[in-house]
Amino acid sequence: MARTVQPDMEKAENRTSQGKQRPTIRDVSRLAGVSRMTVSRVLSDPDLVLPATRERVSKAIADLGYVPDRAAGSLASRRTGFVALMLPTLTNANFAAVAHGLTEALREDDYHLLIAYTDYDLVEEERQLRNLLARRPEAIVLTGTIHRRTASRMLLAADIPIIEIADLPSRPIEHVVGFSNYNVGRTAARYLINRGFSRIGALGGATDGDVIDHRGEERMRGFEDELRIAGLSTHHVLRHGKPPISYDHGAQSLAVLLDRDPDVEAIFAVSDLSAVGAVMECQRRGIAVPDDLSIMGFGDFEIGREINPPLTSIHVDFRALGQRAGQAVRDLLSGKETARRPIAVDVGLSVTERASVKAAP
Amino acid sequence: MARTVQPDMEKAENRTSQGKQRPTIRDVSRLAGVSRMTVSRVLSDPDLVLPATRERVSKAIADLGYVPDRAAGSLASRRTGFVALMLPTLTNANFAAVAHGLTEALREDDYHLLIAYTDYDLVEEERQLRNLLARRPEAIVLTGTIHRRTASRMLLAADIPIIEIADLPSRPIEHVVGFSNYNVGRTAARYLINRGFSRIGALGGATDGDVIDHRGEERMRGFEDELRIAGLSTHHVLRHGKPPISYDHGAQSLAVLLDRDPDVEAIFAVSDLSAVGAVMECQRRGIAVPDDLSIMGFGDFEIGREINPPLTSIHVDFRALGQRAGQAVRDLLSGKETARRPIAVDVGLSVTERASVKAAP
DNA sequence: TTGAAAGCGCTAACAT
DNA sequence: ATGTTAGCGCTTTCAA
Repeated sequence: MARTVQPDMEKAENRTSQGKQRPTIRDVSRLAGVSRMTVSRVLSDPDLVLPATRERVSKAIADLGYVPDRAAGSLASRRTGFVALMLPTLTNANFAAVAHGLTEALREDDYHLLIAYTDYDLVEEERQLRNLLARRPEAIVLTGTIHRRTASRMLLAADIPIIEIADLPSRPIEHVVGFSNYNVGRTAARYLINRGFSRIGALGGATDGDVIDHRGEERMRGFEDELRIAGLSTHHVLRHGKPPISYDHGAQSLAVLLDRDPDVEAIFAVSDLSAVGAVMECQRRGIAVPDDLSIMGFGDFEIGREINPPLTSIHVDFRALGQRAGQAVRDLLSGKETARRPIAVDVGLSVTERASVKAAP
Repeated sequence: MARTVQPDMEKAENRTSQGKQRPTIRDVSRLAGVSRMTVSRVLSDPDLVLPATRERVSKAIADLGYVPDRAAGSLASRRTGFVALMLPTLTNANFAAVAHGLTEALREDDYHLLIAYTDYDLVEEERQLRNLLARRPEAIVLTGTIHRRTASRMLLAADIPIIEIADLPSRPIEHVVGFSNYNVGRTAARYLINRGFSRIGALGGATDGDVIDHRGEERMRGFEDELRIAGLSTHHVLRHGKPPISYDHGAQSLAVLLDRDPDVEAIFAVSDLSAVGAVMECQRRGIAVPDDLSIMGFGDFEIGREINPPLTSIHVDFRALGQRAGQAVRDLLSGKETARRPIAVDVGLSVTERASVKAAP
């Protein structure tokens, strides 16, 4: 009788996983007395397998404590289940909220978020991007503009959906879910102008070499433009300290501004953190907010609601933004996106009026 | 002449990557006129390759915009370069700081952090863990205790270094880098007792089904124990609201506590966020801090330094904690850890005295 | 210093 | 409903 080829339906005498090695699909198939494909099906599409067989396989999986190796699966299926997310920092409640929302939206489809953050550093951004792409994400979500030419090229070459968030660039790379930081600035300026102020200032960050807060700068630009349009001086607009902007930025830059222009009536800070810091500094200096000085911020951070007086702020729902972005990713990857054209979602923004700004006397 | 087997040194007539497909190592090897192995070496250990060859290969890589596929590499080398991190939430500055520190420490060795968060949910924790393990991380870093039996078994079966952080359990699974939440509670209580208070309260979270803040509860336990040891009543210790604990927790639970026990003199909140919320609530109610009520927190969050009065808090350096954990991971994975015994690092804690607590009258 | 063979653990595509 | 074949894109190991 002719020697038959060893069939794929695993026989016990085949090389057995021994010792501490983690069980493979092969071990499971052997124990259950089926082929590897059947095991694979039980895992990915159980309905394709007869209940009885399914049971046996499931038992084998449980008994062995088998956990599939996604790296191998990715290689074979050409689907990694990764979605990449690039942020300037995670140490910012709003970016963390974006990550949170994204994760929630992606959980159901078993996508895994690969998070990278650049600390606002352009060189780091490029390094991170390369690392990310080596993991073959199926889509990439990123904040605002990619700055370096090489980074842009790498992104495009990856040939996966690119979703920009937390900014609405004039010339998006592809898909966008976000809001216009430029309009944030203009809206803030308009709001203060409408309250009757004329000596209006702003607190923003300065650029320091490769460290740059692009979105914050957009807000500053919008703010200045709106002042100019209204025929007001941009003299009280201050760029001070390097990103990331936090509480002490507000305290310190307010000090600088007051030193320079004690007559300023109202201030917009590029971030609520900075605005809160400014309010606290006012408390210390005996400057009444809003009676002596009106202050508003951006981001509508939780802390802004808690301080006294509560902070007027430009509100953007970042968690929702993350979820919308996640939805976009899912649509794109499932092919549900009927139209082939780019997604563009503006989640908008609104002024949340609280007590830190009043009308000019 | 006998037909020779097609050599591995890629010939042009071999199946060519066409169209939009991403270039593989094969394309690079072909363009550079070397074997795939040589390309691989240029990438992983350039010194093994002759400078001239190296140049040619590098040029080919650049020209094609080749980015290696780590999934394939992982499969072959059995090293994924992933380190898993499990957190309750990312929307907490201290956990974000841990992630930040870890990333920094791991960057140099090109490890990639796989972050998962459970939202304090035990069922989600298990799901997340399974997902994580399918990516074959080389080590796993997690906060505090794993609660479900299945989760524990999965972890152990993974047979990779396990580093617990942000708590020092009495019976660690393996390695620990952290501090004792129980001691945080005891230290806080002792601090207030030493200031001469006797009607001492605490603000913590309640457990709600599968949603539990284990570490916070440890702090509460320590706090109560220390009160008891001092012969004081634990009557003012309040568990209220479910995790995650934030600002409004402090405002609300303070209201509840004051309603119940208006005579409370000093309060410890399980989190600075809660403590800050409580201070703000006091401002609103016209309760002077610390003259009418002393308040201290835990975590030494940035915001605590900014409010008026600045918040006394138990300080733990979470970013450093993350970095130490990262260092531990690197040592473990590089085999640099000479001893085979578990790593146990206590990063300690300290009371940061500011103005929100005074001595009892 | 470089190359060839073998295979990592899975799944797509095609049988049966 | 289940099995077989043939890789996915790399690296390990050994040979030259």
